[in-house]
Amino acid sequence: MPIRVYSTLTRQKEEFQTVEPGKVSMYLCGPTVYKPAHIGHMVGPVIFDTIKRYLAYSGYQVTWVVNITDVDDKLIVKANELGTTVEALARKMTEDYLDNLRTLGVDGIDHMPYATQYIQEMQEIIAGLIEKGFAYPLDGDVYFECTKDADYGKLSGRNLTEMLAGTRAETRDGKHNPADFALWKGSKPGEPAWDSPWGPGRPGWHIECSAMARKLLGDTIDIHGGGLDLMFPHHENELAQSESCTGKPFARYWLHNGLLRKSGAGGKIGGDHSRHGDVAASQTADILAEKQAQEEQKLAGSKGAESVKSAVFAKFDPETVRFFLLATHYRSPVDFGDDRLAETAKSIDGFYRLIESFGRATGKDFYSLTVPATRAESNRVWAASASERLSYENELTALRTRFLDAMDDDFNTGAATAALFDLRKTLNSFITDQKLEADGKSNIAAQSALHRGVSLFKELSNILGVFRKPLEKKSTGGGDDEFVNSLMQLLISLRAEARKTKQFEIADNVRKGLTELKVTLEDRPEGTLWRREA
RNA sequence: GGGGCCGUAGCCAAGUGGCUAAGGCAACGGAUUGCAAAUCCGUCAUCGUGGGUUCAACUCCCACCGGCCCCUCCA
Repeated sequence: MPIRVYSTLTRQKEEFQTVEPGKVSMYLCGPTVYKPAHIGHMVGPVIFDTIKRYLAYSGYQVTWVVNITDVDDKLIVKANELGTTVEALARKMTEDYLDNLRTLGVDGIDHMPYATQYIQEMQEIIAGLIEKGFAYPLDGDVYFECTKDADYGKLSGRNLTEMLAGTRAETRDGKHNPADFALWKGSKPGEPAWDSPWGPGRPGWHIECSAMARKLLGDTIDIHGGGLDLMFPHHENELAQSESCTGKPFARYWLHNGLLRKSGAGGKIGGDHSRHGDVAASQTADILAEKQAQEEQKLAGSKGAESVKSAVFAKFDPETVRFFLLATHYRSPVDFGDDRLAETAKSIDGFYRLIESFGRATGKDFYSLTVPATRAESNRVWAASASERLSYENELTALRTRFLDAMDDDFNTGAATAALFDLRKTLNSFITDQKLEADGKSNIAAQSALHRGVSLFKELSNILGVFRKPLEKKSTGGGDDEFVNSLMQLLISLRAEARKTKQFEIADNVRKGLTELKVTLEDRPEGTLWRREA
């Protein structure tokens, strides 16, 4: 099955075909680094990281660029406010951003260009646009003239004239058209500035992406990604500039991820929605208050949401967060909140149980298993198994196909995770049926069959970038220091004796006491296991 | 006012013009257990409402109701 992707440009799924066979160029709009990253900033990176993993798994050589915008009005304002320089602020916030990416396992980014290092390239594009008549200088600024671009608005489905009719966009004196946007902004004294043919200034918001994408990936890139909120005006303008400049398609596929919403806390916003047109003057205040509330509900509001570290990672393991983000379709909006993450944490708990169980059954460490890194390699492994007629093997094969089919279909990670849950069930059943944790331990054939199945689980998990390491906040027997471990063994053996002599009250009191300390005991035929809950 | 998205069980959520509508959480029943835990099995949806197209729609079209996003800095 070929890979199919949904492109915003055509509003439908298309068969994925790259400019250059076997290679993929991918550009994701990164952050403007003027404040600490919030969880919403992580959605795109996690999703596109997963997309890159899957494309690489599928045999493509992928080059992924995420830019850092380190010059911008917001940056200037914030730096002044904090009494620091734009440069220092940008550096600090970039570190914060990178730190969060690392935590979430986003490690597939190949280039992270800084806007300020591509001023030259931006100026070349601007000069080219002026020359071709798509742009005009105006008192130290340069504007892109939207009406000169015949298909302006094609990405976001807007019609220029209708757009202008509805909006009350402020028109700067001299702009040919209210929709014209700045390619270059003349600077006031004290602001960061670069020399240019149009006077000292700084780049407009959109031009950086056009310049960096072109420089690093070429005139036509395969995948351009970003949050849905960037579709207009940012991507629309980027596209207009780039295509007007090069005369070639800017991106083959435009992928937009849905935005996060804050769930829980704020509650729902008013039930009664009056139309804006027929609001009495007295109600205006209410409307404004409601607007304000809506702003706060949005994670990206100008208020500045809590940083990821304090808001999320303090409470939840990054693996949980990543799994949560991938459990729904990347194009859907998602309610983000503690309740939801807690549910995810619970739902993936069983995977860690399985991993531990595998360790006990085979004596092998899941995290250091070597598994196929590409689909081709994996195909060879699973083609060979066709001769073995175990129903277990057939189940594995079917689940593998289900997972890969889901990913082929516009990176449907939600459906893919469902296959993972079923795979978990299959593996657990196999362990139980073959008594691999009890007297079936010596069954070498069954052990290797389990090894095979668990390897598949790891292979598929790797594609999503989950279950790459044990949960940090949990430890199972052996995970703590020697002292704790010894104490636990002592308690367990004392309790075992009580149980042997049917002194269940004592045994249960021990367990109850441990439960209060967030330690859970599992009495199994082979012995008692313990683990700490988060 | 203009552009776009969504509405699937108590909750989250995938998906399809026609076989039994994934998966997770919760709940309930069962196997297992001294009791638990873990694991497994089972139960739990006429797919917002009303029309239309079709042999056939939850899936396509229209209307309505409800929710959301963009049009202003936003991942």
